[in-house]
Amino acid sequence: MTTSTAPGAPRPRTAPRPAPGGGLRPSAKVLPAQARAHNRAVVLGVLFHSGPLSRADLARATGLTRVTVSEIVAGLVADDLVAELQARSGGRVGKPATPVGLRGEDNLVVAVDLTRLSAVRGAVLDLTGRVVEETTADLHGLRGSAALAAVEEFCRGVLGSARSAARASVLGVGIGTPGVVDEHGTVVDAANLGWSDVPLAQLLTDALGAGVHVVNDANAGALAEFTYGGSSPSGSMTVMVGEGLGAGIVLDGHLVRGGRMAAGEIGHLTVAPNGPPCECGRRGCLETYLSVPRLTAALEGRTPARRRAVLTAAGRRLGAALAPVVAALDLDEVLLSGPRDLLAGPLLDAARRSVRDACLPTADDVPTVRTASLEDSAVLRGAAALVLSGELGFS
Amino acid sequence: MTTSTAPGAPRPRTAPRPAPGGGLRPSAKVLPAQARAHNRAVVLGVLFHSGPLSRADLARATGLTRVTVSEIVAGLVADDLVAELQARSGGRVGKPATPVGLRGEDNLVVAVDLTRLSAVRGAVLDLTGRVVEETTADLHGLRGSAALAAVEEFCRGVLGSARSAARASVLGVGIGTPGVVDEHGTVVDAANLGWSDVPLAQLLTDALGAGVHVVNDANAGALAEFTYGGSSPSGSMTVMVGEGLGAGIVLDGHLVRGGRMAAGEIGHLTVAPNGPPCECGRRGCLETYLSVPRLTAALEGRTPARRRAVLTAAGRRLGAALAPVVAALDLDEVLLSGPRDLLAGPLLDAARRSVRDACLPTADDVPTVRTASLEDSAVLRGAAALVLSGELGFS
DNA sequence: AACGATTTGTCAGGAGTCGAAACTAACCCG
DNA sequence: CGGGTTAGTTTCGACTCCTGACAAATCGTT
Repeated sequence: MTTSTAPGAPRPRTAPRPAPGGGLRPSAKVLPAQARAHNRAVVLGVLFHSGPLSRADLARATGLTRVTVSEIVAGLVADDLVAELQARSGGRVGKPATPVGLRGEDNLVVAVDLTRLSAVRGAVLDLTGRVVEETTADLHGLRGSAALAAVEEFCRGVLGSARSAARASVLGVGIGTPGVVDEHGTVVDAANLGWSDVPLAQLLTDALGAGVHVVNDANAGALAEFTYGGSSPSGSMTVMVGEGLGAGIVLDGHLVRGGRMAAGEIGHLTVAPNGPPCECGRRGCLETYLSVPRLTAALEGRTPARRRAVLTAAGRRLGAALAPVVAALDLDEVLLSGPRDLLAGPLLDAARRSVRDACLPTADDVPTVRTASLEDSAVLRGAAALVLSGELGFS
Repeated sequence: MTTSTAPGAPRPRTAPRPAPGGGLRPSAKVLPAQARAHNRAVVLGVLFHSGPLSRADLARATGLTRVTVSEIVAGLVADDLVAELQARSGGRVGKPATPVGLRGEDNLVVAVDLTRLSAVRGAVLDLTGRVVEETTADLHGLRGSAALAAVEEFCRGVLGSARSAARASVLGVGIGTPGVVDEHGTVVDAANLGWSDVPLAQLLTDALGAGVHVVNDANAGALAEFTYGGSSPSGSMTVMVGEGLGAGIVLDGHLVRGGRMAAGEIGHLTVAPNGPPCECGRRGCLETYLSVPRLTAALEGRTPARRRAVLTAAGRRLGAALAPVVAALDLDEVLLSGPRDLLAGPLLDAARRSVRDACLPTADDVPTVRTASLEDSAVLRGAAALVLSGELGFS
């Protein structure tokens, strides 16, 4: 293929794209074309995780033959996703390999973070997770269809900016939103946005002409820590402390969704029957001890010793709630994401101690309880990671 | 194919068998032959769950064409797994359909339950989960390689009996054992058997000439409740109260294994820092409140009111430990498996109340907390279900 | 009784996908 | 300079699935 294309312009792809939603469902037929798409995704995943490799290396890594890998790579090159790099004469015998690499900086992704309506964040990221450009908008007070229209308009703007910046193409749009979101990107319920059963991904995909993928914000954080933060693929839980408290769980590289799509919703778990009243109308929810507003209020004007006691108590509450989950799922890691000045000190220490004390001791120092690697861009980068898995099929 | 074969004799299969371990790994290549095996498993799964169907019905259910389904069915008939049934003239227009059905009673599976060494149970089951024959053995006191040899000999006996009883063939052997077992059937650690890193499945597969699959006993129970007991496919946890306390978690139809293959090991979760001492050397493990020996001892000679109080307290402990797991995973169901006289009354009620009180209330009465459907054959039937998923690829 | 409509199951042909074997290209080493 | 080695491509064959067409069997209508 020698046709040239305007940068960022959408055009038909040569190779089949994976079905939206990612991997193969166990109880669904597999057609040859889907097998091809899967192998294509495997190749992309290896290139994503292990950097530039020659076709022969890819064949060894994937188990496919060099012939098949060459075909797949040709398709990826035609799609502007992959490019041949300069052959390095690597002191070995034989014909020097031609490394091919993901065009990680030429392909862009749009990510939107709806966590706080008063400061909705939109960003353009490249495939390495780097934020190329970022904007914010104030959607404070908008609800229902007005909020929907505003989100659409905001996405349209960021998407346009991404398209003009992309040297290759824009893969899609990822949105992290509070509320309950199902695997098709339908917002089942989002109180602050006034949405209920809004097929957000479908609506915006039609409106924007780009693949839109939606996920709960805490789940996005967990996905980001897994894809870009190096959290354990076999099992990790990311607890996000913000206005409220949420979490996301990744098992075997896949997000846990739950029967009602509400996995990770531990904010309103009751941890003290007669604890402080919560917005939800009940008492002693974990969120009443662990949210930025509650914590800052509890620390307001206290002595250092008192502050430490408050943080330690909150960490203990968290650890007590996490321990059964860690034990039941045999998690490798628990990550705390949020303001470091609140989380990184006594709170983390207390949570770690509570979890370790409650679980059977193991040889290694697992489970690891640590602060998250990603700063406040976790949701954005998680939404971007969702686009990668949705549009390219790897994670 | 018109060759006839002695019943139960192992012979090469016409169609590719799924790789041991079941479903497709996300980050592995897919060959055409594997796609075929997958579609074959899908057809088998539909026949298993939805009873006899015509080829045309199978095509509609799976999304494959009638042509492809016919080919797959022909292979399954050649493998004695499926048979054509009598055509029922079903009052509809068109050529009457020929229903084909799983030969569920002609194909057998061997299952072994190593939970209690003093009463090792072996059984022959058909594919519907019915126990055709059962034997026990006393392997009390055997450890290490002696235990291994004894288990092999016991399996050999049951397998021989199954082979002579099978009208079609014996699919394989499933073993449920205490201890930590990885997904390849290697027993990483089993204290009472003195095993550590014993590749039990591999060793017995070679020794017996039949596919052997091994799983932790509590996980087998969870698998049985899912496959034969009708527990929710989207997310359920089965807690098994026996000599100790264990659990298994099924999410999206798949067993959760965990980073160190120890998922479900909640027996030694500390629920009371200064609780009663446990065999593990620590104090206040959940198992010290919830195991058959501890419970019976605590109930010994008590008044009915006192008994109820003990059971309620144990249920509360359990509920408090389960609630975070239920919330974090958004589980649909929690099942309690074990002696009904201990579990079914105040203990279950208290556990249910604790879980419901601690979790955000939902419209439906989820999560369901109930006793398990299967009686003491849960481990055996779970081991059998493991053989189904391992040898036939569906679950 | 005959005919069309409908449904089932199969046959024939074609498009995809992957692997094995052979080949060319390019490099190192002796 | 030639042999050995590695990378990438070409060719061919096997396998899987689908589309379109067909025969078989039944119901309903004429």
